[in-house]
Amino acid sequence: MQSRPSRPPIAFLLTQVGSHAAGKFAERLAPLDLAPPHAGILRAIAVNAGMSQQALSGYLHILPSRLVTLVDELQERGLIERRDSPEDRRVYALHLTPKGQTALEAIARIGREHESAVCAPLTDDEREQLGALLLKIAEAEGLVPGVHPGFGRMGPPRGNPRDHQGGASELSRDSGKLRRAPRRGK
Amino acid sequence: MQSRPSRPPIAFLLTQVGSHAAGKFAERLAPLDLAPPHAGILRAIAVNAGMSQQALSGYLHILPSRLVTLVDELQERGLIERRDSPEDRRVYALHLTPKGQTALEAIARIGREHESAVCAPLTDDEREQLGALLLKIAEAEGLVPGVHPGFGRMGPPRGNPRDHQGGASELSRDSGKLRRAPRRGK
DNA sequence: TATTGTTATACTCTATAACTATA
DNA sequence: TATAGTTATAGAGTATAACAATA
Repeated sequence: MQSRPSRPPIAFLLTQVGSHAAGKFAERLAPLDLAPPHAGILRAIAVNAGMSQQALSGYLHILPSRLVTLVDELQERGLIERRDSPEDRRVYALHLTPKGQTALEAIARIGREHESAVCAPLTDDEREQLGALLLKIAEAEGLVPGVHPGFGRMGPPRGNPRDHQGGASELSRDSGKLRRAPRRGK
Repeated sequence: MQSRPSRPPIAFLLTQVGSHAAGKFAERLAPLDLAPPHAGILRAIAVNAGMSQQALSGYLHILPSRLVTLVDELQERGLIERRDSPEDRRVYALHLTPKGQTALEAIARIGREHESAVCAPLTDDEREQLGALLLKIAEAEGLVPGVHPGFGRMGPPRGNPRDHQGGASELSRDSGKLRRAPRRGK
């Protein structure tokens, strides 16, 4: 009796498709041995070289305590550097290394592939429409263009925790001289 | 120099807006003292009364071990019942209680409010367009209409864990006779 | 005293294995 | 032997407090 076929609510479709897209992006990023938060950090540092961990924490909405681990991991891979800040000896100035630049380019390529895959079922006109509509909602909700709320959420498939045995490029703490002073806690 | 204003990639907007919508839904659900997975379970049981926990687990993509806790919580609140299955004494037949029916209606109301809020910046025509475009992507990705991938993700604001002290309606295990046999582990 | 980076701690969700009762 | 529900356990993310060095 209803001429238009019933469709799930838009809010539900947004949650479902958005969650799926996030998961797929994490999958596509996994071959680089990076998770979405890593990619977000690299990008933020590239745009704003020398920013502090505090600034990064506020910008990406990642807690400082979690950022320490993520920055450690990126530094262990040689993708970023913690440089001493000349003005304030408390803060680190975060910078991309050349290797980090290369990684960022790989991430950008994966981002384009991801975009193509997600938009595959749409025509060019439809992509234009969808982009405009999503942007309208994002702006109404006060979302900042380059940041999502809750970066670490929507877990990436970092492989099964149980599979970590002879792993080749696994992350291990305490590999080399990271950070300035040991600052050994009590 | 570019006539069209540049816009973030659609895949990114989807992730951002979808994550935000999920978080808002969890917020709107919080006054009922329910999280999104609880709502999904109630709805699934309403549609398919008497289904087993295994079936529910497969349908909602929640691990059986996690389902035990969620079903416990709903049963403690008197929203659902575990009835003995006459055919197979291993399985529980899950049913809504009258109180569960009432809760489901409250959830539906909240769902409508949520839909209105998310779609607020759009005209009726735009809502129609957006719904059709999202459905197109969802179908292309093989997403099942009523289920999202990763139900428990995108954390709800269940209140700060630290605030659990004199809480009124907090969940406590072992309150009443749940389940069939004690099945005391070794 | 306040701030930056850090460690410690607790809770939640995810994921797997193992176990009991039943088929 | 296989299956339903459950428990135990490990890992990762979220969140807060507290700490040392520095401002």
